[in-house]
Amino acid sequence: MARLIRERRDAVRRLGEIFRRHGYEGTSLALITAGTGLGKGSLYNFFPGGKDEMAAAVLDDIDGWFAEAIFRPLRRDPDPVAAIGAMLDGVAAYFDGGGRICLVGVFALGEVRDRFAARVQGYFAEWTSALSVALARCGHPPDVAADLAEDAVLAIQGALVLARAVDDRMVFGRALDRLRIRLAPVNADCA
Amino acid sequence: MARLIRERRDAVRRLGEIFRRHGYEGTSLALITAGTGLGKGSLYNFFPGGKDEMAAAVLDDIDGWFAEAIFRPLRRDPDPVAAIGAMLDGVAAYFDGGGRICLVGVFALGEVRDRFAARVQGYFAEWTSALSVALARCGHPPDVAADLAEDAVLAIQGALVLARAVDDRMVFGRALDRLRIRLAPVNADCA
DNA sequence: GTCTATAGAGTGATAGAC
DNA sequence: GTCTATCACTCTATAGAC
Repeated sequence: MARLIRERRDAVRRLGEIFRRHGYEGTSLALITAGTGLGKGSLYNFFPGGKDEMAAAVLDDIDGWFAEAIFRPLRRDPDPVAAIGAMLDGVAAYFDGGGRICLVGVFALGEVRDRFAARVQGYFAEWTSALSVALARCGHPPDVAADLAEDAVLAIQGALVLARAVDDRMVFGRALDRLRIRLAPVNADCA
Repeated sequence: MARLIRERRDAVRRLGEIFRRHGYEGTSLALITAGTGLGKGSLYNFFPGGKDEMAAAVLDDIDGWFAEAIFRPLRRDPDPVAAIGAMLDGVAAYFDGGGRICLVGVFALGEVRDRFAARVQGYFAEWTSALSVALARCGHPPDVAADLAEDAVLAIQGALVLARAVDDRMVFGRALDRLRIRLAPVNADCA
């Protein structure tokens, strides 16, 4: 049982990388069996709903990771400045310094967005909202915090697009550097 | 002959919307024949290289439009402030206020980026470079101009991703509003 | 008549579901 | 592995311009 849960989770992680690289439409079952080492039988045992359920599981896995590692500290960490810094570091690591794109962003741009609308929207809404809370706790007025948060989330997505387009990870690094300045607390005595 | 050229251009425009909506992998020939009204015979007469050549023609068409309507004024307009304003207005119109995504960005995130690497990279490099020139002509030091330009191009792409993800065009509008402020000239007596 | 543009059935390969 | 549907693409017959 525990083995099955672990195997399924491993499969979801591998599936994530395959979907990330090939997109939803471009991910074939042949690619999946090759990339996961799982036969079609196992695949349909883990994911009776087929490709659709696999993609949903991947989105849930990603959202779970972000919720725990990024969103929760932004909302709850007693030190919001540290949480924002940790967000930028965590994002840099997660996206491999610009060498790894955002699967949720890829899905957002595709037709599949509609199929996974709630998950895609939830991921970005949660991110923006959690960051906005942290910024407000740093002393920014609520409307400024919301604007800054939206700007930051969108800059990260855009940086991933541009970095991949021109094949230069430094584009992403520079974008994060700018965010480090832009998201700096407005007052030094911030909790 | 003129009729053929016009028909081909019309076909390219329609193809662009299909690729934009469905992505490269998701665009089937069935979709193309339905969306263009052209049979496979005509399609393979216009584009002997098949889907690949169709996508290349679409990218060239987009790049041509941007080069003429956006990049050239940024580099050559005697009034760079006006050119930057026109860029933001032109972009707002082109992307339908956030309701239409960037095909080149979609391609950049997909596997097809490698197949069209030169075109994808050229589009973004040209955009960033042309905007950087205009900003420098507005009085920004060259390194600041380059940084601002990269930030703006990336923000537009990110805004398109986020606006579509949360299904809210106002995200895009707000991003453009921020850019209008951020790209403002550093001195009022700017040419 | 010639010739080019076209429609659309037909090709083998491969898709996802089971 | 087996299934049917669909994939990108080819090819042939023909419609229409000259």
